[in-house]
Amino acid sequence: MPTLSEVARHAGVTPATVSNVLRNRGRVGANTRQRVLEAVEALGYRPHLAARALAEGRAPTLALMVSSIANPFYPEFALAVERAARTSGHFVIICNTNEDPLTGRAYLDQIAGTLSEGVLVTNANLDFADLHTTESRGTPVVLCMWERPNEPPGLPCVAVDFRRAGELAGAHLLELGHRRIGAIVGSKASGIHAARYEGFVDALRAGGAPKGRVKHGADTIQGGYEAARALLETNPKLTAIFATNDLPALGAMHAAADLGLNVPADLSVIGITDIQLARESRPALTTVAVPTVEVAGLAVSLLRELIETSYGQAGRGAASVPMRVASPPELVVRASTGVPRPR
Amino acid sequence: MPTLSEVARHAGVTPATVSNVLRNRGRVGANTRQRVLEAVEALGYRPHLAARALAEGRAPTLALMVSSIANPFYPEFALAVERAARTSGHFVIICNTNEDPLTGRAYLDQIAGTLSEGVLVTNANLDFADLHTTESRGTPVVLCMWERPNEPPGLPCVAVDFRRAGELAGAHLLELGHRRIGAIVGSKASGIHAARYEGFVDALRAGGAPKGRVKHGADTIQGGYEAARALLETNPKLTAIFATNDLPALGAMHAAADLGLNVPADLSVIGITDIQLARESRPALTTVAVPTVEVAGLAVSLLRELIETSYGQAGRGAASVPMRVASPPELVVRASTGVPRPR
DNA sequence: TTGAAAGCGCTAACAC
DNA sequence: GTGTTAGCGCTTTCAA
Repeated sequence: MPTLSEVARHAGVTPATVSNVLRNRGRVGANTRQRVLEAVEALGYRPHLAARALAEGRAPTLALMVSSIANPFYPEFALAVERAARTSGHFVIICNTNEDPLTGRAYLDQIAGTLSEGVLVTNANLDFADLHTTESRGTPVVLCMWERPNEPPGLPCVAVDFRRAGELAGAHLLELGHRRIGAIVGSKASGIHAARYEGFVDALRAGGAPKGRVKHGADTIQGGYEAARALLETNPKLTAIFATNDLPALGAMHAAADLGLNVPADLSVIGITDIQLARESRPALTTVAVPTVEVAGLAVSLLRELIETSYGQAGRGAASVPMRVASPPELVVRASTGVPRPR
Repeated sequence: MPTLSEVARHAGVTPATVSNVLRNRGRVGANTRQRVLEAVEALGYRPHLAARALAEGRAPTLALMVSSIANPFYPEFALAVERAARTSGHFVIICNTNEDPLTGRAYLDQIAGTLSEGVLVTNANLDFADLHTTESRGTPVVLCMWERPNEPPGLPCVAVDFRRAGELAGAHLLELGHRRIGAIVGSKASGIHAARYEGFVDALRAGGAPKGRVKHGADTIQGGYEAARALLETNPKLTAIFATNDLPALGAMHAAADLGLNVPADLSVIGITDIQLARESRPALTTVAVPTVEVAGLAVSLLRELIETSYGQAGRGAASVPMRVASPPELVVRASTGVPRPR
């Protein structure tokens, strides 16, 4: 691969000049520029990103921490992140923590600040202390899906009002006439779906409906399947199930099918997020849509700002921790919810 | 962030020595090593990957080109690739070409050789000429899912006998007693599923069954849905549908549902690949499993070898292009196929 | 408008 | 065993 100096020699100028025309820095004569461009073309020169990174003291990539790219929400989000990142010339490195905080820390230790100049974090089950450490070492961190706009996490973030999402789901079910509603709370340990559930419970209370049964489970189709079976076997009179995420909601639909229940005639099911599969399931899943693409965009642009302002570096002191709030979630009615029919 | 020299100063040695203990190169005295390690610990030193890359003349990442990470097969594959890559200390950068060869080329131009020292290519709709170009510039390229082991692509690759996969699918349907079988060929343009279809047709011929109707479509659930509807509306007597990929097969099941057909009683459906969703659909999808994880492992290790031997660099001349063949596909019978019942 | 020179943080000969 | 010395390819003052 040809280097900058080779291009310079070829064009009869110095490396500095070539650099200048390539970055549009400094003033360069029109025909010098022309000659340089020709040399670049002739040699098929491409800048060495690692060298540039070193010289500039910055890196061309962003790290995206996810628990597992195999959870279909993340690819969708990652795609949106990548699109946004490309607009500032960043590549994105996807880091699968696999739900393991140690793996997460290992990633942070290795790439933050040396290969990536910023870190985007989804619900990757990371240790907050580790995130603060990387931040204090000068690499900005942005939390991408903070669930409580009213309770800032102490780290820059993009928040979505997930309480509201739960509320909308509950209200929708109530409005259809459901009174006996079961709930499936995904991602048990992390408590990360608590806000969604709270919103749901509030809606029920506001509607004067009984609180209903809850079952915790894994944030997967299988987890939702198991939770729903348990729920339905002990509470056969349930007419609806609310899940804190689409994946478990999809699992609940499978459970219904296996129990000979028709969705939505015998059982209504609603989720949160509106991942692509929600549209593609049979029946199509009613859900509360979260503005994924918007969140990705906000997160990337916030991160970019923090990078430009060397947030963290210059001991931010009392400066407040920035938070962006994405548009509120919206109910998307599809075919998995309907008026209850008594059983 | 502390640098190597700072660590050296702190430990009272020279940078070279620190480098030596960190890389386990050269001979270092036991207590010198000890002091260095302490200094590393005390300062929280972490090597600067970009600097190291520049000095070593190699990069710590591998690029994985995919058409779109939103197609659920790729996340699964990407995860396997990442796992394999981590064992050699590589990070992976996922490059979504979005089916656009130009985007693909832009990625290759930018990162191949400067940020990534090797490129893994799935069916990303890339221009082979571009791939050869990056190879000739010294960055090895490996095709990950070559479909015809008997017809090498002229680029290093991992091959899977997809003809065989189609054959197994066809044979399974025949064995169940189906005679009127429709076929859905995904990814129309690229012709990338041709081998699968050929195998399927061969199986039908061998079984003395009529060739059946074919419909081409997009390699998505929606594409399969549309193709299946078209197929079933014009050929209501079909008792089975073979799709060249799981996603369209899933779509075919949805079409059946919408047409009031029970799967598998009225219509059997079979796909190829065995993505996670195949296990998670209702009914669970019968499919021909491709050894995804094995392929990822083979691809990464082949790529690693090519990197070590500077394949391409040293004008390989007549040296043969390496190919690894993964284990043959295997039939996985689930609930979407059964004995036909006359309609 | 262009060139000379220093340096980003690290590695790798080679010498001591 | 450990230090010295040169770079890796690029950017960026600062002079000319």
